Formats: sequence, C-alpha cells, structure tokens
Amino acid sequence: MEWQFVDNAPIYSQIIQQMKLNIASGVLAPGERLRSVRDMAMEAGVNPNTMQRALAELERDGLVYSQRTSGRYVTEETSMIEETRKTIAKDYVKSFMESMNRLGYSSKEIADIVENFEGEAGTNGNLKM
Amino acid sequence: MEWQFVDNAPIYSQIIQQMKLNIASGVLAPGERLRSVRDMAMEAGVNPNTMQRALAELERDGLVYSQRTSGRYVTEETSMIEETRKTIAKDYVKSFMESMNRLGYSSKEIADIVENFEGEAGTNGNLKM
Amino acid sequence: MEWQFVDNAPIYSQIIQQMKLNIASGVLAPGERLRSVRDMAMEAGVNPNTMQRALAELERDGLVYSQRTSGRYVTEETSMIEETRKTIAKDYVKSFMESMNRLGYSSKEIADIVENFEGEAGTNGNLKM
Amino acid sequence: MEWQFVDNAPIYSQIIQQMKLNIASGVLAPGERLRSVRDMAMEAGVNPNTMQRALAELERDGLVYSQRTSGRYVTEETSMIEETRKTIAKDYVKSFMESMNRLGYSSKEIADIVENFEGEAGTNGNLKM
DNA sequence: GTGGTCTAGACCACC
DNA sequence: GTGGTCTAGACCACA
Repeated sequence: MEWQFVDNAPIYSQIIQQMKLNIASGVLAPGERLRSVRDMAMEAGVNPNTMQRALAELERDGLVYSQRTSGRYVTEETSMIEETRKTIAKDYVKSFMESMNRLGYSSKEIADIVENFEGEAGTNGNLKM
Repeated sequence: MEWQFVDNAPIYSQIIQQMKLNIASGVLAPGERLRSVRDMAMEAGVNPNTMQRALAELERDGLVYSQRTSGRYVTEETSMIEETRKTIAKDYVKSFMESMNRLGYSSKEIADIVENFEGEAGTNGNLKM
Repeated sequence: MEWQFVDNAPIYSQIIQQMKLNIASGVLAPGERLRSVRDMAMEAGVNPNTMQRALAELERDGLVYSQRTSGRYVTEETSMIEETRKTIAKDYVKSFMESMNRLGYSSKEIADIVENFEGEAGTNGNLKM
Repeated sequence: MEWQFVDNAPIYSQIIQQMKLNIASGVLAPGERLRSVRDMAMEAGVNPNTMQRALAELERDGLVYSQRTSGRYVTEETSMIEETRKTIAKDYVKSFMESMNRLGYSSKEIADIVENFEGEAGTNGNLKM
C-alpha cells in the first residue's frame, strides 16, 4: 500500500481516507488481512499510535474488524463497503460539480462533456468542450 | 483575491494556477488592472520575486500583459481566456473521471449521476447512485 | 466453580461473597461436599490460608460445616440458605433502587419498568422506559 | 467531580462511563462548561491524553461538544441526554433482573419486591421478601 | 490559556 | 508475534 501525506489535515485522518478509498475500490478486498499496526506504521513512516488510532476509527465505522491475536481484517459486509464507495463518489461528484460551476459551466454542459468523455484514448486531446 | 497554498508544490506554480482559475472564472475580468507585484506579494505572504516570476509566466502565456508605466492587466483576448477555461475544465473532468473509474464507476454510470445531480438543493442527501 | 477477583476488596471477602452466592443460588447444593481447601485455593489461584480464612468465616456463619475427618459440606439447613438468599437479594434491590433513583427514576417508575421487563426475549431492545 | 477507577476495564472507558452517568443524572447540567482536559486529567490522576481520548469519544457520541478555544461543554440537546439516561437504566434493569433470576427469583416476585421497596427509611430492615 | 495531534516508548493479555 | 492501553512530553492553531 502506497502512503502519501500532505499538510494541514491530520495524518490519522489522511490514513483513514486512503484506507477507505482502497477498501471502496477493492484494492483491499473484503476479508483480506491487513498487515500489523506496527508494520503499516513503519511502512507509512508514522508512529504506531497514529496508525492504531486510524485503524480504531475505521473499526468503529465497521470497515475493518480485529481479531485479538491474529490481526485486523477488511470487513466482509459488502453492503458497508458499497455504502462507503457511494459516499466517496458523492463527495467527488459534489466537488467536481462545484468546481465546474465556478468555472461557468452549467449542469447541462457538464453532463454533455462527461457523456462524451473518451478516457485516456487519444491522449485525451480530442475531448470536445 | 484569496490566496491559499498547500503542500510540496512550488509556490509560484500554485500562484499561477490560482490566477489562471480566477481569470478563467471571471473573478478577474478581462482588461482588469492587477495590483502591483509588491502588493500582491504582501497579500499572499510570499516573496515579491516569487510573485514576479508567476506573473512573468502568465504574461508569457498571454493571460496578462503589462504596460511599461501603468501596470499589469488581464488580457482582453476572450478567446485566450476561453481556452484557459477549457483547459482547466478538461483537467477537472479527466481527474474526476479517473477517480470515479478507480472507484469502479463506468463512464455510463458517471454520466447518469452527473445528469441527475441537483447541487446543494435538498442537502444533496438524496442523490441516487 | 468459577473464580473471579476484581479490585481493591480483600480476596478472602470476595471468596466469601461468591460462595454465598453459589450456595444461595443452589450452584452448591445443600449437603454437597466441598473440595479440599488446598484444591479450591489452587483452583482460585490464591494462598491456601486465604481460602481457609474464607471457609472458616462461612462456617462461623453456619453456611458450611466441617466433619473432622471427611471434609467440609454445604449446610443442610435450608432456612439458613434461604436467609442468605434473601440478604443477597436485599442488597441487590437496595443497590438497584439507589442507582435508578440517582438517575431520576421514581420508585413508581421503576416498578413499572421491572413489571414490564421481558428478559432476553426480543433482544430487550423494545423495553419501554 | 469524583473519580474512581477499578481494575481490568480501560481507564478511558471508565471515565466515559462515569461522565455519561453524571450527565444522565444531571450532576453535569446541559450546557455546563467542563474543566479543561489538563485539569480533569490531573484531578483524576490520569494522563491528559487518556482524558482527551475519553472526551473525544463522548464528543463523538454527541454528549459533549468542544469549542476550539474556550473549552468543552455538556450538550444542550436534552433528548440525547434523556436517551443516555434510558440506556444506562436499561443496563441496570437487565443486570439486576439477571442477578435476581440467578438467585431464583421469578420476574413476578421481583416486581412485588420492587413495588414494596421503601427506600432508606427504617434502615431498610423491614423490606419484605 | 484552550483543544488537538503526534511521537517515543512502555506494559499488558492473548495464544 | 498480535492488538490495546497508558504515560510523558512535545508541538500546533486559535484568539
């Protein structure tokens, strides 16, 4: 797992965000065992307590669960994962629409642009706007 | 003008980005006179040289022009502004689509979601996804 | 017999309490032979002297009696057992009522709640209060 | 505020429990300002971080809220307080009923006893059981 | 001053 | 080894 922290936002909260994203997108599969707190902390270059705090919060949210002696696991309740996925997507959409609106694009125009978006193909140069 | 700088990225490039955005969105109107480099630098809390470098690059791009004696102005070539607006929008769209794809949403699904997006109205809580 | 010791309170008094409870609730039947002091001490993880002291006090109270050669037995006087049962229950009730009163429940309200208590059935979630 | 910790249970969780009780019973009034984390920690003889953790959890539960610079306050939403009160009471009732059942008292008998409970008056000696 | 975050390092229970 | 808790002490933003 790749870790990348910026400024301002608390590290533990960035960890939560990134793990949520990885779980929601399936990078971390349901039921998959996570590495130990200490390992992940070392990997991310943070204090084990910070990682522990983030994982505890994810556990409270139901996205991971821990088994006393064997480690932590991604939840197997796919409904919970699906909900997380939707929540993240909603945030993306909202933020995107606001940015586009600020640029003067109407919701109708945005819909057209998105509809005709052709992804990476053609170096994205032929996107009609 | 509000300034806000985040992480690692060079300050001057963040300044460029924000000014481009303000010009593209009309916060800075075509032909509008910019404040002096010194003033803007103070306002942004950066070194005047940094602000100077950013403005020079914007000038090279044609988004602002300077008149030796009276100061700097936002370009009046609306086609150039429009192009900037499209470029920024393209980046937004590309980044948005990639994020959504990463979350497992197909382009078709994204188009549906965007089409039915209703903005802030209704607390956005009932956005169907 | 399960042993469980908590905080500050002297171990021997906790032993007395638990044995009284077991006798009052019939876990230890009237006339039942108790295991040896040494065995019980080992089982409870306490010093034999501590267990001995507890048993001596129970004997003084009349809840157990010893026969020189064959060991200790739970009393067969059911009236004594019944009295112990009542005493423990009184303590429970008193402590319960005080806690509820402290929470602002009147004796009348408490009576209502207890009357309508339905135990574990229905996950106890719909207990009206 | 009086603090009292026993063994086994984590201190932060005991703090939470005691504060919940104090809020539910009105010892800490709605809207009342709490002492600073550092003060309460010193008062309770625990590390400020431990107290901080307990308060953060109470805040997540909505029983207290914090204002960045001025301190923490008991929630003013009495409905939330009332709910907490009911939850604690339910636990009391459940635990009480189980203990009494274990002693061989039927629910009917318990109801009778509670109904005729006369509180502290008369040294509680005349409680009919 | 307030709350909030982070680190470093310790100890515990469990198996 | 695992997760969980606790302490001690530091730093930050806010106003």
